[in-house]
Amino acid sequence: MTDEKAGPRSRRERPAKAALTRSGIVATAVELMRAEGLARVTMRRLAQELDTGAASLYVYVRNTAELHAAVLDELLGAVDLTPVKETGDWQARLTQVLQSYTAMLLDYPGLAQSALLARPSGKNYLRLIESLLALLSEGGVPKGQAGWGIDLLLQFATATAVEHAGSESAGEWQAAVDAVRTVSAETHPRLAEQGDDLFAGPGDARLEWGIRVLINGISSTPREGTSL
Amino acid sequence: MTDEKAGPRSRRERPAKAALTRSGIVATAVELMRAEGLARVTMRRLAQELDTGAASLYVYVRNTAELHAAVLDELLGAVDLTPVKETGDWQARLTQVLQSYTAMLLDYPGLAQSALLARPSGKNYLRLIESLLALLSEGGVPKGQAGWGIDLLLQFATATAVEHAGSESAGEWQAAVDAVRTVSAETHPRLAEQGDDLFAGPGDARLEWGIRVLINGISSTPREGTSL
DNA sequence: ACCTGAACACCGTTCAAGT
DNA sequence: ACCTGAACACCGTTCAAGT
Repeated sequence: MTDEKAGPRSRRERPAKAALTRSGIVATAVELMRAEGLARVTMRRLAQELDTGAASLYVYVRNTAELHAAVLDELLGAVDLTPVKETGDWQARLTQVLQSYTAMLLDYPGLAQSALLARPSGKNYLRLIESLLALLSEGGVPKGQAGWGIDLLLQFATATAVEHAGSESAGEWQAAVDAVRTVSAETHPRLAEQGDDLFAGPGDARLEWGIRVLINGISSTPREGTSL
Repeated sequence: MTDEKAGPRSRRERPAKAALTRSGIVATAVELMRAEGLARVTMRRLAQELDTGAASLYVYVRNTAELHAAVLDELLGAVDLTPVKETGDWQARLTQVLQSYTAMLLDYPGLAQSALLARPSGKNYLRLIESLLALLSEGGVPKGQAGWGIDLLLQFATATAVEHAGSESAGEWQAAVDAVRTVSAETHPRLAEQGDDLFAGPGDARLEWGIRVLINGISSTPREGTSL
């Protein structure tokens, strides 16, 4: 585009085939995921996008799992942390951050799975952890409980996204509902009684209730006396 | 082996190649998983074990996901539900059941992933749900909270197993620990302060604390007023 | 109805060889 | 040092054809 000043002889228009770099690879992977979903972000497909062979990527990325982890951290940059610096009920602000985190994962089915497997350690992940710790600290939650508690909160949000992601499940979900509905009141009295309510409710109400359950539990459950 | 009485002409010794049935397929899949791990339970590998072609399996099983779900329900039969009928602290008994569930999943890395995706609906899954509902009911937990609560409890146990399963992570986990340890106290004061404790503690102490957090939260968090 | 071979459209990862 | 083609060892799923 800025070609006029380019210099003598103009060096070959083409796709330019920018030199490979780790960050270039990751950026292309993010693009590809936005366009076609994480399932398509394979070493081979990505290499094709970068106009090279799959083998070349292994210079910059250990394997597919590491690639997906890098993509995840990139996306984590989009989580809205502004509630952290605001004033007002800390529980409500914590809930907002977690909802933003969950919404991001729900936009990219499949990525949530990586998040559960990956023990991420990128810079955006660290920012998120720091923010959650700050909020729990503001709420007066003892440090030990806060430290283990953020793991619970993130795990819950992530697992919720994984479940929804797996939902090509119009069918599979119906099967589960039907199975519960068909159950005999003799053998499964409580299941028969509660039935539908087990699955009822919009996802966001369940997410919000779950977050409240965790905040309450984390705040009120000491870590000592861990021996049942 | 009981060949003497077998009948006239003895019908071809060989592997016998028992006719395909859904339950035979699932049983073989379970065997194969125990021997080689879930990753090896593929349509092609399983077909090979059954001395047929992969295409033949599609008469009995919709796809790989359904196959894995069937294997999961089979394994769910091994969860120890005896604490349900005993007497004594309901919370302790609930914890025992969940620990048994988690231990089973930890034995078979990869299966936990299916559990999170699968919305299972097999008979052993229904028994488990019924048992958990019974215990929460015994504890006087309101029905609405109990119904949504079991989802939280199972999701937590399952997600914990998924995380540990992903742990070929001697390396990946170290990377995460190091990342937190290297963090600047300027930009991430709480992370720098808490540091190691985030990752500390044996898995079972964390599991047990998590279960307690959830039980406490579920018991004390009403479902109405779900609007933050 | 059930079973099959063959095909289609893919994978991750390694490695010897080149530049 | 970086990059590549080719190879190895696999996948899930469909479908026409057979029994």
